[in-house]
Amino acid sequence: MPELPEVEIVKRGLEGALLVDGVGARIDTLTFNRPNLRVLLPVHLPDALKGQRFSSFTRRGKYVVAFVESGAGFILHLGMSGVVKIIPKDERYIPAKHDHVVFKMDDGGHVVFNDPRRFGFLKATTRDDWQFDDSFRGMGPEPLSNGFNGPILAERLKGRSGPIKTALLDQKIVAGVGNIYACEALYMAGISPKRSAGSVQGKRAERLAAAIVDVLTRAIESGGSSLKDYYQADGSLGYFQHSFKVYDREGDIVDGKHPVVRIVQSGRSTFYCPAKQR
DNA sequence: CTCCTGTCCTGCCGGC
DNA sequence: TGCCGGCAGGACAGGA
Repeated sequence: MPELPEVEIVKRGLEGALLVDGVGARIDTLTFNRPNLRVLLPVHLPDALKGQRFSSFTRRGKYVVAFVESGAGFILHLGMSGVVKIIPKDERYIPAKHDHVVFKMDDGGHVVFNDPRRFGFLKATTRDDWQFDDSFRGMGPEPLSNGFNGPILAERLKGRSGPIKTALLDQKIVAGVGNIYACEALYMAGISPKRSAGSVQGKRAERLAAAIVDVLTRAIESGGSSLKDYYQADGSLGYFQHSFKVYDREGDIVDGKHPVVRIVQSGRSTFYCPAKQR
């Protein structure tokens, strides 16, 4: 379930592997092993990237954006089950099931996008145009940027009658928060997921904004204190050990005596502690 | 505009 | 043991 922290780790892992001392690794070939993921794969992209060096990587919400020297690039969303695998030049690449997108690098290394459920997608873009892509239109503030705080969050929540949990999943409110960190942040802030979004104002909004920042920051930190920690044994990036307070802990006792409860909101599981969240 | 529901997809897990 | 139903979830479309 890649949310902002996992995607940030993927982006950092790609930087570490493909931008060594500021020099980008060169792409030999890009291969699509099927015509589509969630949307059609961009047929012209392999030609546009062939022979190019990677020049930079960035992240916006749950998206990774990559560019090569010519200015061509792509937007990648990991969907629900997407994984980026880095296979170093001295290791043999053994194709695996669901390896849909494969970069063969000039030095013999490989970068692979593997996504069993194919909820992810990859779109072509350019350095000049990427910010105007439909995927980013209306997207809310980056929670880990300086501009994010309680008043900004409160302003975005104002007038919304639906539950705060559902609002947090809306990328127009704040970018990069998904089901797990929405539950965790609400627990940390002591706010019930059922509370109407519009009623999260003032001090509550301050607490929630701070909790979002805290939960996301700590998740990124737990993703790896050094670059090698970013990788799983198979070279995959972005999934690491988490310890959640409430997510997927139905029935567990928190704070010595209060159980975690699971409810469904907008078709999604919500985990929270009614005794601690109002 | 907001809100709500259904859709996409595969792997996994519980029940019988 | 094996099969089947349900669930997981991010984004988006479409209807109220």
